[in-house]
Amino acid sequence: MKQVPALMAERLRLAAVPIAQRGLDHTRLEDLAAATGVPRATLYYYFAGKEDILAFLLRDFLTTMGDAVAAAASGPGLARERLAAVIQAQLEVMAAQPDVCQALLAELGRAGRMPDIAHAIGQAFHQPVLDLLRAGAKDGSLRRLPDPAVAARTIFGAVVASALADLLAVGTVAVDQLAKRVTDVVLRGIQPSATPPSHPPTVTAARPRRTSRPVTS
Amino acid sequence: MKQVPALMAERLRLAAVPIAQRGLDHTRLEDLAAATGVPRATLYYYFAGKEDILAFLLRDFLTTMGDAVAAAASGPGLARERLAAVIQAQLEVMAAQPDVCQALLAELGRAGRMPDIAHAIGQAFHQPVLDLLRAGAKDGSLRRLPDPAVAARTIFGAVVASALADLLAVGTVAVDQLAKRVTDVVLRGIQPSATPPSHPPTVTAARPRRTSRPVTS
Amino acid sequence: MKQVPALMAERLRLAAVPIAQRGLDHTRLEDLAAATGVPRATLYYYFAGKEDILAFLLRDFLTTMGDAVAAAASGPGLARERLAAVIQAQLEVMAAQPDVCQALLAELGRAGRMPDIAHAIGQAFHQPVLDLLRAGAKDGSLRRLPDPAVAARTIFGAVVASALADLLAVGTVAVDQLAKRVTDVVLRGIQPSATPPSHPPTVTAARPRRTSRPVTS
Amino acid sequence: MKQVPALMAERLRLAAVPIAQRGLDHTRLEDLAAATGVPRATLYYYFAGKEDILAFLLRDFLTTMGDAVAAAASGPGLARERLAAVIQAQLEVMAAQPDVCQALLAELGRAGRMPDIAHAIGQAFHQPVLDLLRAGAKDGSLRRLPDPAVAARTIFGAVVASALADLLAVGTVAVDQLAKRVTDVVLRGIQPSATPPSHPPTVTAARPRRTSRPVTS
DNA sequence: CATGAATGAGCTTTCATTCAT
DNA sequence: CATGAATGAAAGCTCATTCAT
Repeated sequence: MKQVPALMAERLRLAAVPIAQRGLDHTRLEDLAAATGVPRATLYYYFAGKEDILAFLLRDFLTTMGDAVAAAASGPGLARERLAAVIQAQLEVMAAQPDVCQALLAELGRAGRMPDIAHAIGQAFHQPVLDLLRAGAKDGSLRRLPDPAVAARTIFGAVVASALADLLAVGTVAVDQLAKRVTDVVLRGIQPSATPPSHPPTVTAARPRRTSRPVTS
Repeated sequence: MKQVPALMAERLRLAAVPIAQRGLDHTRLEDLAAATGVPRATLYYYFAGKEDILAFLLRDFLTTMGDAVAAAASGPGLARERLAAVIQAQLEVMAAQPDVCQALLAELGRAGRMPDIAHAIGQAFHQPVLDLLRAGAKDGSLRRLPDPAVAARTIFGAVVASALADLLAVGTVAVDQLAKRVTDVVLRGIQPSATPPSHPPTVTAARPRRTSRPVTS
Repeated sequence: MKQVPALMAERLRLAAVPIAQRGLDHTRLEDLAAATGVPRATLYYYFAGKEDILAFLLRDFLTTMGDAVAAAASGPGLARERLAAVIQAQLEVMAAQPDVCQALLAELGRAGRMPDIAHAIGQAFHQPVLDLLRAGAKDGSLRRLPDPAVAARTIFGAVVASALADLLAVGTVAVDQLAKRVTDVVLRGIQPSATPPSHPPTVTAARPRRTSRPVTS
Repeated sequence: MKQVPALMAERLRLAAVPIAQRGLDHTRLEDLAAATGVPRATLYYYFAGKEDILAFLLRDFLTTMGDAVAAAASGPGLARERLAAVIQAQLEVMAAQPDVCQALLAELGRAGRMPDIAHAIGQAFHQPVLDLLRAGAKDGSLRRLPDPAVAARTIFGAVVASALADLLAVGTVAVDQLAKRVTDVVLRGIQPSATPPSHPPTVTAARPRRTSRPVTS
């Protein structure tokens, strides 16, 4: 891939629109040419093909994301506060580049197969959260989790699903409000923290859980 | 779409394998024919094309999922307990049909564009959780959330991301353990409880879990 | 081809409609099944395939035509009068079975490649006219032509083109009027018979004929 | 349809051969590629498909035909003479491009469904003849017909059937002789003149004919 | 450096036809 | 005798990619 001129790099971001809408496979190079205004053959001059163009977009996006997240993660404050900042940062970047963001999610499978992209996803989403979970366990601002990796993925899923739902439904992400609410759920969970349930948990423990229809005896 | 014979319906489930691996667009109908043992032309006799076959698989999967989730949601117990059961049920179905599950996630964008599938996803994932969140607010087993819809999506993302990560990494889902941990994060959040609930956090773990039909003694 | 039951033979005539409209190649056997109400597989029980069905229709049509024409040709009167009767008969049969007639013309090329059909066309259209042209030369009711075969084809073309034009434009053939006018043209030609042109033909004879671009010398 | 390069346009004429022989439907695009030496994909680069290629050929043919006929029709002389020239011109063009001509006739039904082609057929065959029939009625060189349109169609059928018969039988058209005989039948009809015209029946043969613009000396 | 023109490779889809019942 | 179910075979068309200018 040749060094992409700045002007073209700018235009290229428009390529995310058709990819986000139809998926890369249903986007012909002609569509990318039309969306960006760059002739097909010229795109080939700079890129190896469709996938290379997508990779370029994702790399750009993930770099931005990674930087923003790293800044948030390395800021001042307790791990818990920094985690909240990280979530906010993630939502901000997604809101800023909704098309590329959707393209990334639409092509998550493919992205996972591109080593550098997969690595960048880890750097932008998982690793910083995982680090903060551990830091939080240390500084006491977060509780000690049995499996922080699971929690990190959980948080990833929570943030991404929330943002994606907004993007698909409204087309934009109300960053601040969403960040507040997602963070709230992630940090506090959804059960009441102060007031214990009125009846003892052993009541429920007595009742077997069922996935299938209970048999009346 | 003609009524699909039972034997063929069974074989068809094998079609999820190549779709999960390569994505629908990189799966030729020939691949599905090879995977299922059903001749290409016969597949066309019953289905309109690749996408129709995928739709059949997803419909089947989501029906199973919807039933299991509905059973869990309408079971006895507090909303919080039923929510835990729902999450467990979701993970169980995903674990039982890992290929179709991956195919669904790989083609989530496309699935969203198929109205009946999109609706089935809502019925299997979002709606039951949303209902339980509201029920929990009523019965006091869950806290009153400012935006239950956001929380529902958050939970959806958390569950799915966790399961998917396991599927991609290990190829299987350790249902019970994962359910325990995801539920733990979802319910309690990740910050230390200022006032820990009066019953032990291991409460869900304390309750016996079953993957198979409970035996009434 | 098995002996076709009378009821089916009757229904089969409906098969001419789609063939006339779209041509045999663009008519699927399914279309013929739909048009006739006879199941696909049953058509195969009686016929070897599409082309065999067309052949059946054409044979039926040409037999009718041949009989009607033979009757007209062998009637009483001068050859000229019988020729007029033949033209009338041809137009009548075409008008009676417009769909098969159009199907025949739409598939004239193919029909020519089926020996028995080609022969039947000759028997229904060319031969009787040719015979009458000769008879007319003998009985003096028609003039002696240098090449009766050319005249016969000319008449064939004239009759068929007229009828087809009506069929395509109006959907029906106004037999009597059309017969009168076509016969009039065929018999009398289009030049005035009594009054010679006012200027001598030798005026034009002075101009050389050219097939290629004239060379200016 | 992109602008077709001259060299390719030339080669394309060879595509008429398989179409004339087997009909368009039984001609695969591969056959056209083989006949013309132009790769399949290149044909698709310039044309929308088989039918578009046929349309191109027919348009070309009918333009040539239309020009030749227009030249003959607008030449000097009486309407009758010009009509003879038109028939001669039509036969000449058919003789010059026998394959395209046969293709046109083999696909007359389809051609009728293509608006521009249908119009071009009218311009090349019907309209000029109709105009001349009317002009002849005026200048007295042709008789006043009750329905000139029928006569025009009759002449169309006569000319085309004659030419086609020759093409199918011999593969070529003996233009001059055929023109003489068809014109003879068309002008004089086939019955003996009650009052023969004052000039000899061979008048058309005696008069030189022209297909191209006469040179004024 | 940029691009219009040209093409190789392959997949989806259609349908005539067969056969067991 | 009649037919619903199943399939082999074939072909149209698209598109990523190359290259000469």
